[in-house]
Parts: sequence; structure tokens; C-alpha cells
Amino acid sequence: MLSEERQNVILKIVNNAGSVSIQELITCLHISESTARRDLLILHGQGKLNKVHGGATSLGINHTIYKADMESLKEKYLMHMVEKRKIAKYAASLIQSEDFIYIDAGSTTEQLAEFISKPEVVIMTNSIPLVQKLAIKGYNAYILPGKVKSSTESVVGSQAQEHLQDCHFTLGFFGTNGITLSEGCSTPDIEEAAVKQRALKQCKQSFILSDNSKFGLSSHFTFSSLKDTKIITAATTADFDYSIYKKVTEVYIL
Amino acid sequence: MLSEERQNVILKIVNNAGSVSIQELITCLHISESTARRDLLILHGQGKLNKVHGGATSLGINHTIYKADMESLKEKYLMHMVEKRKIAKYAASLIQSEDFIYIDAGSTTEQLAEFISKPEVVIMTNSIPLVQKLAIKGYNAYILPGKVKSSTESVVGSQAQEHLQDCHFTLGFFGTNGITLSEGCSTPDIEEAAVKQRALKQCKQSFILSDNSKFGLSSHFTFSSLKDTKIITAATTADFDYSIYKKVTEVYIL
DNA sequence: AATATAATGATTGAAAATGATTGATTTTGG
DNA sequence: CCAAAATCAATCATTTTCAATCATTATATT
Repeated sequence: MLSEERQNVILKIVNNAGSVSIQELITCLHISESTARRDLLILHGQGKLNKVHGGATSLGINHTIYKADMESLKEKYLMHMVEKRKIAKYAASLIQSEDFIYIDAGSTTEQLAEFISKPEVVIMTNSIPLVQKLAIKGYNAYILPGKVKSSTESVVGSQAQEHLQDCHFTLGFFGTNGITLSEGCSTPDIEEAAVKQRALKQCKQSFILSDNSKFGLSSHFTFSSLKDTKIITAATTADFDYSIYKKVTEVYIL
Repeated sequence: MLSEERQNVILKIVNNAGSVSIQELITCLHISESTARRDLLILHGQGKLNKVHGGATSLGINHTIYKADMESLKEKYLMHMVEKRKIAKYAASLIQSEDFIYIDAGSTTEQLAEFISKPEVVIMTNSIPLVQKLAIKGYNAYILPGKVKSSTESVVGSQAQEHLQDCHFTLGFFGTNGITLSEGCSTPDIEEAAVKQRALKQCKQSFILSDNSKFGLSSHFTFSSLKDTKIITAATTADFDYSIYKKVTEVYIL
């Protein structure tokens, strides 16, 4: 990974999360302590963030809202960030100007906001943070109706599902918690699974965006079989064997 | 967690709750007594809170925070913050456990999130930042469907209006850009006016929350006559004359 | 391929933050 | 008022973080 690109990622993380610790950077970006420190020094030298003892904070106001287990959530959010952004970048390149896109809530799909290059596309989502980012960037962003879950800041419930029935997306991007041959794509929350399932049915073409930590895992509720979607993932180790998955669907490995 | 970040959290807790004990900090933030004490010392040294025996209390209406932010960030948003919070606090006190509430997008109404004391209420809104805050705080928060405007981060459009027709709110809180006797409550954006108008119709009882800079101003589109709502405002200068408004509706001056 | 240049990773002693301890001080409850 | 309990400030030992240095690896150039 290019150092400049890595520094951009760090800056995005800081501005997104409000702050980041050296340790988080080490574990999530798989870089050494020295590199993490150097990157913060460089970014600080460019006046792009505040360097504080233990890490760095964003220049803007503190938009972080405290949650008891925020630390663990943040780790989860940051984990595999490099792969997630690579995946999102590729996914965004598939978008055409005339598309009507559904983007599912999730940390990988959320990265899409930064890579969509067609300002004319119409985008619907159930993710509060994503719709916020998209709107700020000036896209035609639409939010589904319904109850907002605190854990994922996504919209779920019957209102969302009903609303989806009237939508006909040309393209859909979904996150998942697990991918197996037998159980397809699955997620631990039944309400989110229901929304995913419904949304996916409304898409002419759909993609699962997943870092390769999800392969071989299955969660409580299946929302799609592998036959119904294509998969976009990023290889971290060269030796992972995707061939069994390739037998049932298209797998794009970046 | 970074020390600076932790201190920000403590400050938020103090300002939100009015006070905090050392013991609460120890158990809630999982820090040692020494650290808790040190943090309070530091924050006290920065003049951000009052240190008292057993913990700390907030400085009146946390004036310093807003002043500090004022220099760096959007001045307009923070301009009447003290009044807005006063207004929001009073408005929140009107809420009953069994209410179904609509909260309009806006800087004053957004403050409501911090003052609602009934966790059972059901809240619907067209504001993205508000629904986010509410969900994180654990309320039953619902978002309207539709296009998200970048300037206000609020939902507008026909989908929102249609969805509103099925909702029957017991209580509604609205912001406005202008209040005059002849033109009622008005706002510069036609789409937002349409959503406000529709939402207001669905409320059994509704309140306009407005700092007193809006009185006497009128904007392009009226969304409500004064007769249909009550007004909650806060007096900054004692000499403003609300009597003409009191002739047509109830005005709560804080 | 050989060399130069840049980027990275590991090591180190210094500095900072943290947590535990102690004895003084304040509060609480009879 | 007194005594027990809680809180406090100060100190010290431990852990974590820091910046600087040096060795190694990757990248570019000739």
C-alpha cells in the first residue's frame, strides 16, 4: 500500500471517528508502530489533524457520541479498513449514471460514499450515516422509512420493507456477516435480515461486499443464497481458496 | 481511550447531567480513582467545570463550551444556543410517556434529543442528525422516507408526505424561519414547507420552537398560521413585545 | 544487475500517563 | 461532639507512549 494512500485512510478514519489511537492503527491497518507514528507526524505536519498523546484527534469539533462499548465498535469499524476501501472503490466503479442503487447499511458499504463518481445516480439506503454522507456530498440520496436501530444506525421494520416493494433498483450493494456455500449470506439480526432480503429482491443485479474474514462463517439468519448475488472481496493472504465459491457465483477478488 | 477524549466525555456527562461523582466516573468509564481525580483537576484547571467534594458540577449553562466552539465553527448554528437549549428543555418537559411525537428538522428542535426524559415515547422525525442522536440514546426513533437534502440534512419529498398521512401524532415540535401575524410561520424552501405543513396537520397538538430573532420575519412559504400552533420562545432582551402574538395564540416565554 | 533512494520495522532510553498506597481532610450519622 | 466512613492530595512504582537512531526491506534509476 502506498504511504500517501495509507495516510489518506488514516485521515479519513480520524475525521470519521473523531479520534484514533496508535494501537488501533497498528492492529487495524496492519502497520508497525513506527509507521503509524510517522504517518501521524506527517499528517500533523500538514496540519490535517491534532496529534495527542496516544494517537490523534480530528481538527473539527468533537462529533463523537459516547457509547459504553464504543471502543470495541470502533475496532470493529476500523478492522480490515484497507480491504474495505479497496472493495468499495471497485464496487463504485460498476455504477453507471442511469442507475438506481440500493446500498445496504454496513461498514464496507458505507465506504462507497467516497468513491461514487457519477453525481446523477439515485441512491436509496437504510443507513443513517451513509445517507448523511451522501447528502452532504450532493448525491441524490434517499432514506427508507422506519425504526432506527441504535447499534447499527440503520433503518429496519415493516415500514422499510413495505416501502421497498415499490422500488426497482438496477443495482444493489450489500454487506454480510457470514458467507457459506450451504447457508449463503447471513446476519445475526432478524430485522436486518428481513430488510436485506426484501431489498435484494428489488435489485436487478446485486453484489455482496465482503472482506475475506467473512468466508466460511454463518450467522443466525440467511438473507440471500449465493446464486442470487455476485461477490466482491479483497484477498489479504494469497493462499485463500475461493474456488468452491466460484462454482456457484461470480467472485471478484481484488 | 485517549486521555483528551476521555476528558471530553467527562465534560459532556457533567454538562448533560449537571454533575457527576468520582464513583460514577470510575464505574462508567472503567478508570481508576487516580485518573478520575486527575481528569477533574485538569478540566477544572481549564475552567471547564466546578470541582466539588465528591465530584464535579457543570458551570451554569455551559457557556464556555459554546464560546470555545463559536470561534472555530458555524456561528449561525451556535448563535442562539443558550436560548435554543432553554426552549428545547421546556418543550421536552411537555412530553408524556404515551405520546407519539413528531419532531421537525432544525437546530432548536435538534436540541430536544438531550432533554427528553421519557424513554418509552415514540418519536418520528425528518431530521437525519436528530434520528441519529435519538437512536444512539436508545429512544424509539423513526425516520421518514424520502430525499435527503444536503443543506439541512432533512428528509423532504412526496414519499415523506405520503408516509405522514398514515401517522397520527399526539404532539409535534417544529422550527421556523419567520413568524409574523399576517403570514404565520414560514420557511424559504418549498419542499420543507410542504413536509412541515403535512406533519403539522397530523399532530393533535403542535408547538413552534423559536428563539426571538424570528419574530417579525417572513420567508417565502408559509406552512402554518399562528392559530394552529402554540409558540415556545425565550426572551433575551426584556423589552420585546409579544403581546400582538399573544392575541392569536399561546406564547410561552421562558 | 548494480546502485541509489525511499520507506519501513525494530530498538532504546526518556517522558508521560496510569494505578495503587498513604496519611491528611472532610463529610456523615449517631 | 465524636467516631466511622468517604474523599482528598501527594507520592511512588508500573505501564504505556514517545522520539531518535539504526538496520532492513522495498522501489526507482541507471
